[in-house]
Amino acid sequence: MAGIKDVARQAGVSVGTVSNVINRPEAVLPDTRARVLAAIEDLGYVRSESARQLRAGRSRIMALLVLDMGNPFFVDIARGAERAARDAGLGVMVCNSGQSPEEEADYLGLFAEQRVCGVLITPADAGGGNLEAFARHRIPYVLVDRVAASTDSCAVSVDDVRGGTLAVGHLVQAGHRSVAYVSGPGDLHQIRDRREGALAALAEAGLGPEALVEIPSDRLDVAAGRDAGARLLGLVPRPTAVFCANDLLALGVLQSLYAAGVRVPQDVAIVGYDDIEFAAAAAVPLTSVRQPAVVMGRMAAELLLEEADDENGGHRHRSVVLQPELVVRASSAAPR
Amino acid sequence: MAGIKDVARQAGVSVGTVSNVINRPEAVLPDTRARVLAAIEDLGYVRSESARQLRAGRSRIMALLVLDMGNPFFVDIARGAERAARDAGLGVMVCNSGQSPEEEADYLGLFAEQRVCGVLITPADAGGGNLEAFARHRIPYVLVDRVAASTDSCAVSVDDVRGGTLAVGHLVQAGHRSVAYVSGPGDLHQIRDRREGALAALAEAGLGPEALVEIPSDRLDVAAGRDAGARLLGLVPRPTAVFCANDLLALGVLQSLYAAGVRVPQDVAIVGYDDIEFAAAAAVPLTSVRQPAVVMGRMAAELLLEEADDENGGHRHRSVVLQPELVVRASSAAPR
DNA sequence: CAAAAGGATTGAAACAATTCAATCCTACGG
DNA sequence: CCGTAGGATTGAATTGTTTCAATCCTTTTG
Repeated sequence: MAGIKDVARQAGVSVGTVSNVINRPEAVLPDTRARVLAAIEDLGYVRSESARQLRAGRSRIMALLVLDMGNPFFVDIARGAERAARDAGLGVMVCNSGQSPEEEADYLGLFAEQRVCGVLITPADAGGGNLEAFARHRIPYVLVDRVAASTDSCAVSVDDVRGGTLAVGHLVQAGHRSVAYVSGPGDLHQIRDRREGALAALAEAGLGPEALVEIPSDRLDVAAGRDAGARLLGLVPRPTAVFCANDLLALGVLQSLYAAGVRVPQDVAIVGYDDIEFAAAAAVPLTSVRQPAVVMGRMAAELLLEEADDENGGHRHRSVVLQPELVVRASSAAPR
Repeated sequence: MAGIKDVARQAGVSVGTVSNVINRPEAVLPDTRARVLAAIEDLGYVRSESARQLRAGRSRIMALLVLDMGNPFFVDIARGAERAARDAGLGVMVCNSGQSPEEEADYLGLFAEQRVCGVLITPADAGGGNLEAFARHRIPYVLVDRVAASTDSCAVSVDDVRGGTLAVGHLVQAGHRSVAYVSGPGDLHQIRDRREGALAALAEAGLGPEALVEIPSDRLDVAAGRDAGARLLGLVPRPTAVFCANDLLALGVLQSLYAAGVRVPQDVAIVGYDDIEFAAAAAVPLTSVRQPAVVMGRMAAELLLEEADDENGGHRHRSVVLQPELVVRASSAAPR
């Protein structure tokens, strides 16, 4: 494969001039430039990114490590990040930890070897040990969908307490007095915050914590939702509304209620979380708490770029908290 | 950041020995090795992938360029490819062309600069010009979900004609005599093949092409499906079954039928295509033609690795055609 | 005891770019 | 006609690794 030297020889100039044609075309006389460009075209020359990287000390790629690419919520985050990176002329390497701290550690190691210019991460490791170890490499990182535990990094998150309040407040206002909460892994901040918000909304209406019936679940996918739906059907008395910790769970619940002949929203109202495309696309369109996922991905990438481009230590870490928004659709309505 | 030279100095050995400790530990005396490892740990040394790449001539990353990361079908392909790559110690860079030939060209340029070890691609460029230009770089590539147009590359695809036959054959067998076909962009092979298969199934049952009522659509997402559903409702006489070119369309159709009070499957049966997770998760679980997406991703990656690892020109391009499978669920049943 | 064998280690070349001080030209002013 | 300003061009140094022929050292063999 042709290198810059071959181009230089063919065009009858030095390698420095070829480099200038590529990186600072205006600094080269037009006819020299033309000669070099012709040689490049002729030889099918493509500059080697690894050689540039080696010299520059870091790559022009940003890494994004998410919990579950099967969840459209994370796909949206990736979309936002990719757009911001693209605007800055960078590529994004999207990886999937599948909520496994070991996979996460593997990937972080890979990123360090690649001398990635920065990492966007939704941590899978509750203890934070992986990130602590990673910080040694002095590669900037930004937490996504998580509040910063320390002041070592920027973070972009969504106010989950408020989200829980919006969801359950809406149900209470519609007249529901007993709400089921289909939760998820207890060590996730999100799950706890949403519960807290839900309880706050109940308290606001003069209802105690007993009005929130928790249906625990250890995963956050549709199958777990189906399972939770079955358990909901067995409850006596049965709550008239369900708040699900995410839309995948809500879709599962909806499916098992429908299969059992329980009407939504007449018999049971459902509110989900995330507002993924498939929530609006369900047979009974789901009311959901919309998270600005694309915006979150974009802002995280922008914060990362700011930190990465910072030469003179002027960067101050910031935590951005975005606001969720309730999107009311057919799945929620007043109880019988 | 510490380099191999710093480690060598600290451990009192040469750089070659450090390299050996990392790449061929058994070729170094245990106590030398221990000394070097201690120095590595001490300095927090991480080898530079770009320097290795520069020497090796190509990177340890494989690129995957898909049409739409919003479609879980492609997410499954990515999963399969990632697994195979991981087994071979490689990373995968997943990118999204969004069906735009320009974005595709941009990404292919990026891949060439990165000296990626190979590319898995679902082409967005019907003419094939992008790939033709890319072939110059002598980087191997494998077509995914597409039959090879020439003998220049390997390909993995699914027999779409058979898939169409399975879907419509099932409907005909259940007694349907008029089937709507919600299609997609006419320049996609998949769409045409599935139609052909559908017609074959009708012919098999002694029905002419007029038994297949086409409802065209220019996109393949849920919104387009909703739209198609509305058009279906206006047809007189209304077909008793719908075959959709993919599951996103089917979900959209299901939603608009449900909203109009048309019962599925009693009034109208629906069969989708791809068998994404959300098809099984719909309120009325969708009958669908399952594509072995994960397997396809894995096989494509394996073919690519075989070609990339081939030193002595022993590689012969192959086209693998996988078989789809009908998954019958609640959404399809006999007509009234 | 000398020579050969063979394992461990070394050190320099190569990879392909970028950068920058030095050099080369040209044109202009004195 | 000489000196110089300043833009264009050059070429060597640099980046961090891998590789491999050469060297060093120890052990075995004749």
